[in-house]
Amino acid sequence: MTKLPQLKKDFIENLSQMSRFWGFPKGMGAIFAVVYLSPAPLALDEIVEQTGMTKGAVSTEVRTLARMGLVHRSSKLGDRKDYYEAETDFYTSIRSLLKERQHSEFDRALRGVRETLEKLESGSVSGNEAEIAFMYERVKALQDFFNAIDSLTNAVIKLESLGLSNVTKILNILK
Amino acid sequence: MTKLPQLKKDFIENLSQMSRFWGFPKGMGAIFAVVYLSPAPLALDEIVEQTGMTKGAVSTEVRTLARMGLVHRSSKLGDRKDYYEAETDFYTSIRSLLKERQHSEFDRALRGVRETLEKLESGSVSGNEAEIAFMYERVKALQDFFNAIDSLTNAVIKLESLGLSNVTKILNILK
DNA sequence: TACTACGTTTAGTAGTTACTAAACGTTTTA
DNA sequence: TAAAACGTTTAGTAACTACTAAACGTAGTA
Repeated sequence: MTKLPQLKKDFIENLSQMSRFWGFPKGMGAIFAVVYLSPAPLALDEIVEQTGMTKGAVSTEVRTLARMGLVHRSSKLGDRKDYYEAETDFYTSIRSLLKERQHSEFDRALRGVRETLEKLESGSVSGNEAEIAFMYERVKALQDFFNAIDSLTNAVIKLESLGLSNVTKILNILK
Repeated sequence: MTKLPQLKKDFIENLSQMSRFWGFPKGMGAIFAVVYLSPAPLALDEIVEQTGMTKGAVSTEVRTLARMGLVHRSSKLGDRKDYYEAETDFYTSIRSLLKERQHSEFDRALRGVRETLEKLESGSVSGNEAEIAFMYERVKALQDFFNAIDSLTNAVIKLESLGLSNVTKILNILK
């Protein structure tokens, strides 16, 4: 006979590990887990209590969670506290995460690759002809790949109304 | 008029940043870039020379690249050196990466969630009825989401022959 | 006014990670 | 046999990251 509080702790631990796996701080996973398991919106101090983290840490982590669209901040009238509740439509979260990616370091690097390609095909590069041709070929292939990925993610972003389960069904048909 | 060697350096720098963005060491990106831009298979020392890293670092990083299927190790008869060349079919690489994921810490955590759910629905948890019901609902929703993701990745893995560009076309039709 | 209840910011810290330098083991060559 | 040419492993390091503790700012309350 497992006790409910223990089960919650296990679950929080699980999401912490997942968080770390995705490259996020494990504290983020813990915070999300706590908020996600709460029926009512939680105040900062309640999160502090349930995670065992300090106010400062929760304050900063919860903000990035909000920026990612995984939790939402709200407030009650005549109550100075901030309250947080979890986004339950994960598909919505995914979309906001993908959108955020657009403005990241990744796309900066991607633009760099594009510029490299442009220089190569504009003939403004000095060096052995064959070497230039080869590099062009390779960089072009890489960019085609990135563009494909980009189309995919953009398609997912635009699917708005379509649930993930539907996408799954479609892909199952493809097999 | 840009010089070819400079352009290569820029490209290497770009892939390094991307590598870091995906949570891999930037050295990994640099190594892949060097190998990818080489028309002929490269020996370890040549990679060392072009990346500026030490032998030890390249030795270990290149091995994980090989494990991920992004580079391939080969050797010439009567030559003691190992040679490395880049995988150019990125779709193949993606599949091997997704396969590797299966055995990771992530799936361990996922199993944990599954167990939590099983305990909740088997009635072997002591505590407030309503709270248990609520937690079950939430954990169930999360797992449904994970299962959807899983189906998607498995679908991608099984697509074997189908190129990424084709998948893109299909998703474009969906819009 | 001082006091309390908040959330934020800052300074410092423990732990981690990606690397370097160098020793090492093994196989080929002289 | 010694020496050279490889790739690997290990010990140590510099930089980074996720955190804690505590000071801080601000707005409401007595």
